[in-house]
Formats: sequence, C-alpha cells, structure tokens
Amino acid sequence: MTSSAPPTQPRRSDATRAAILRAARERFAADGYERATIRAIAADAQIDPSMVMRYYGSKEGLFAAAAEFDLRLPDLTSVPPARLGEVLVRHFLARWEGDETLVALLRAASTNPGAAERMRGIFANQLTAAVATFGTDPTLTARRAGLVASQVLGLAFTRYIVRLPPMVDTTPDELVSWVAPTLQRYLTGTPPS
Amino acid sequence: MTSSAPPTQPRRSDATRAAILRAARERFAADGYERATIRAIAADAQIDPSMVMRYYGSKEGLFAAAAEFDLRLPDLTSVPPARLGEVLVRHFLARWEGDETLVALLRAASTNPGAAERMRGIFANQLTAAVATFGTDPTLTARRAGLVASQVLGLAFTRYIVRLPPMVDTTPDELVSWVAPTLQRYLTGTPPS
DNA sequence: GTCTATAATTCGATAGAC
DNA sequence: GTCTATCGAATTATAGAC
Repeated sequence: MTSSAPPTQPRRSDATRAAILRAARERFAADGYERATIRAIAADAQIDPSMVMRYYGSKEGLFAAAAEFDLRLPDLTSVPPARLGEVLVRHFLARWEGDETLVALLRAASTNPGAAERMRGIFANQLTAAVATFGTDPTLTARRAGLVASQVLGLAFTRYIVRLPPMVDTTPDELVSWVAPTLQRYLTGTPPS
Repeated sequence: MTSSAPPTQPRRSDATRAAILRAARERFAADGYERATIRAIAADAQIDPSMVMRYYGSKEGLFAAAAEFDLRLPDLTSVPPARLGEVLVRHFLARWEGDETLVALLRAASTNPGAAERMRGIFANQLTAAVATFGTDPTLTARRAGLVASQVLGLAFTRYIVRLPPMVDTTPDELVSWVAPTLQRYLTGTPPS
C-alpha cells in the first residue's frame, strides 16, 4: 500500500538498486539464468560486482527481485464476453513488448527450478483467478487457464525466445486476429465431451 | 588403410556411443544445455568423461549429435482435410511422450543459440514443408506453420518444462479435443482480413 | 558505502601413459 | 581404446582494507 511512511527519505542507494535490477532483467532475458553472470550485470550497471551481492545476497536473490512480475490482467467482468479472447491476446502482447521481465522469466524458467515455480505461481494465481470470474467448476476453470497459458506462452516462446521468422515478422494486430478466436474458445467454449 | 571393405561390421565402440547419446539426451532434457555437464553425462553412461570428448569433440558436438531429430510428420495429403488438426496434435503428443529428444531440444533452445537455430530449422523445414502440401501462398503457408508451432510448442512448454498442473494432469485425449480445433483453424482457416 | 583480493568450486578441454 | 592427471578459465561468494 502507500506507506504509513515516516519521513523516510529515499536512500541514495535506491538509484543503484534500480540500475542493478534493470541490468539484471536485460541479462536474464537475453542470456537465461546460468549464462547471465553477476559480473556482467554489474558491468552493465557500471558498479562493482560485490555491490550486487551486498544488496541482493546471492544470484538467486537477485533473480527473485528482478523477476517480480504482475500480469496486470484487466477485469474480465467488464469486457464484452464475445471479445474476451481478443482483449486477452492484445493485453499479453502489449505486456510482453513493453517489459522484458516476462521474457527473462520465460527463459529462466526453462532451466531454473525456482523460476519455473514462479512462473507456475503467476499463471496459476493471476490467470486462473481472472478466468474464475466467470465459471463455477474449479477443474474446468483451471483447465481453461492452462490452455490459455499454453497458447500465450507458446506465442512468446516462438516470437521472443526461438524467434521463428514467421512469428517474428507478423505484426501484433495480425497475431491478435489469428489467436483471439483460440483464446475465446479456451475461455468460453463448450468443453469437449 | 586396411579396409576397402564396405561390409562394415559394427564397431565395438558403437554401444558406448549409443550409451553416451542416451545419457546426453536425458541430461540435456532434464537440466538444459549449460547445467548438463559432460562429467555428469559420462557418469550416467558409466564411462570416462574423456571418452565423450574423444567421440564427439566438444560439448557442442555432443549436443548436435544428441539433438538430432525428425518430427516424422505424416503425409498430410492422405489425411481427411477436416481432421488435419486432430491428426497433428495427436501426432505431436505421441512424438513428445515417447522421445525426450524434443524436450532436450526445447529446453536447450531457451538458452543456447545453436539449439535455437536447430529448432528453427526443424519447424521451418519439416513443418512448413508439410503445410505447403495444401496451399500456394508461401507467406501464408509460413504463417500457418508458425501459428501451429506456437500452439504445439506452448503445449510442450507448459506440460513438460514449466509443468503447469492443469496441463500436466490433463490426458492426451482431452488435450487433443481442446487443441485440435485450434490447429485446424491455423491450417485451413480463412486468413483474417 | 565502495572496492581489492582471493577463497573455493567447477567446468571444458588437452596431453600423454599404457 | 581407455584412463590419469592436470591445465586454464570462469564462476559465486567471502573477507577485509579504506
């Protein structure tokens, strides 16, 4: 929340911390968890490597801080039901193009168990909660959320990680047109018997 | 030297080579490229680490040999057009469950540029070629193949890598029912205007 | 708060005996 | 073909001077 904050003035180290986190996100996104070294991150942030350890304790602690993420999903109850898929794809694409944190998380989740756990938490909690706003069966809700995650993460994986040419060259609007009906059916479609 | 003799008999080292490749696939699939060490792979195969170097030259060479992969896509021209999506999902799921090579490739592609390049090659060549059997516009064909890849790789990523609970718990048959219509539309649907 | 120096591992790769 | 020994490099993390 806002703070019952005493006259706490911003510490001078806050700027340094922010620079470290920014560099960390870039490196983790570009190189993955194990290839992104504390030395390289510190060099990018133009500070000494030991400062990273001082501020974040360990490489895992640094990643945990750098990979903090909120999907910022819109309130789905205020979206016309027929446009749920479109709104959701567009939101994810915008969220991805504008913030490399999710790319860092995605890449790291492939090899780092902690990152995978965090990814599970984000989608299990935030996405499933959003889907649960219209639907009663918990099992079906979880499955719908999982299917949406499979398409959305596959989109990110092929576009930002593996960089399949046709997925890189296609504009966000075109991707939305193709993928929206998929999410729409996963969200609201009749379950197959 | 000795042999102009093509009746090549199996060398004794072939068994060793096969054991190395099997262990390599397991380790690359479980740990990714950088965490899978030559030492660990050799230990699994119960041989000396230096033998791996002798046979495959380098870690990259070992991965290149271990990640050789063929999607073994069926001939899509002999499939009823309305069932293309179903046939394709079922094929991919079977191919994935039965051979961990693709999981190894998927995990490694997240952090290793060479593995990503191989992944691009597999989907750009094999999958695009299969899609090209029905369709004339090369750009549209590539896009259809890319979209199929995004859903199929997203399925694999959420089920085998991140292990999202709802995607792990769902049976292959149920997954086919949900995902088949998606692939069907990506393959044969009218392009959005 | 910042930096130097270094400990303690671990890895890929090489050399060479047998 | 197989193994021992080891090199050289890179990493995270710590200790301590200033």
